[in-house]
Amino acid sequence: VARSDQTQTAVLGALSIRPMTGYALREQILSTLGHFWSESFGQIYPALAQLERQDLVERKVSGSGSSNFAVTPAGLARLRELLAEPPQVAKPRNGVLLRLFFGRQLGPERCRELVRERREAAVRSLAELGRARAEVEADPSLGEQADYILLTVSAGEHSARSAIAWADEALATLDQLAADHRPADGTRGGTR
Amino acid sequence: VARSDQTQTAVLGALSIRPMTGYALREQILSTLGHFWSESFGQIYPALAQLERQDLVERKVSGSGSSNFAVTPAGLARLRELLAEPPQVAKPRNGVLLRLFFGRQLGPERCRELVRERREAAVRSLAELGRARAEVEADPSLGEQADYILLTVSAGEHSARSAIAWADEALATLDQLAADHRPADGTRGGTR
DNA sequence: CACTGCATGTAATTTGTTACATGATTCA
DNA sequence: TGAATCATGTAACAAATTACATGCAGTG
Repeated sequence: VARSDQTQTAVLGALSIRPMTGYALREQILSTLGHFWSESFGQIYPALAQLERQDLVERKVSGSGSSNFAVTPAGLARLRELLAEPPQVAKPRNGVLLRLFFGRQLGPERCRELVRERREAAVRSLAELGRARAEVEADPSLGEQADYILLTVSAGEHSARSAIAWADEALATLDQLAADHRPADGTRGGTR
Repeated sequence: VARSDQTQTAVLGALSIRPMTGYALREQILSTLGHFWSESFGQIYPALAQLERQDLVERKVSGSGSSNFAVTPAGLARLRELLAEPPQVAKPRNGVLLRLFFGRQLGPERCRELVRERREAAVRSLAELGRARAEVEADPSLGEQADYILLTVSAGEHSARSAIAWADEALATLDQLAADHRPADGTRGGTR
């Protein structure tokens, strides 16, 4: 039964916090979980259908078309089982670092752009995380769960801050490299 | 021609640093590039074959079976083209944070384990990066490329250090949560 | 001569993404 | 009534992993 365990975990987990529609599930995964997890649209409904067949989630059709999905007791047990399994590490694929690694072929200016963009992304991410933190802290319905969620928010914040610090360092290094590359660029030397 | 651009980039890039066999390429990607990039074994040879058909790499068969792959001038041009394309961001999939997010279902003790393992992984990673840094700094054949490679090493170091800092913080929080969870665990209170 | 490591490849399967198709509800 | 958003799903395609199959070279 080791098929799409990871997707099942995410879906069951999200529904364990509160029942919702598949659409809301997707929004949730895009916003809150999105900082460290992603599911593509085309996976959520098949996963829900599969979970329903296994009686791990229940669907309550409300009025027209739309349905509300909730975890069953068996689903909760399954979730605990899945969470207890060792997390399989995602193979890293960092396009920015790949490009920087071969930066000599790309030139210092382009590299600076990449790093600057990375920095801006981290700043945006930090702002989003701040908003997420505030939301979680303000939601009394989460109860004890809030502490755990804030742990993951904090992980994102640490990571974003470290990305910013690295970017600043890298930009300084790249400035140096660019300067070495064209030592006689202006009419005069000096720092101005 | 937007097929497996990413893999092509990694393969061409690695070969641009120095020509090598497919096997060595794999080792390279596992060790040096491995900190932020991964290619599965089954992708490298097909990618090489494809690149050869496009005259982007050249194969020099040496003695028995094994061949040495080198980038052609056209390949170098292609590499520059690929590097100039905007990096496509990898969808994040952090199994540890996913589990922590639903930590209430898992319990504080299990969460502590996860975080401790994460911390240890980061410590190991930091050590590996230190070794990689020393290797790069000691290799005079890399020339200007070394500066760019060190930039990526530095990114890894920043990220590992931030992971350690986060883990320490998280462990403290989890201790607190565990204590709250069973307020009357021993025969007496106090810190022992 | 058996074992380990180097080396090259293929096939089957699983996963994941993207685009498409459809329809209800809400609001201007 | 038209547009935007909510909502559910499918099919085709692209990518990635894994396991398998093969053989040479050096070494104890």
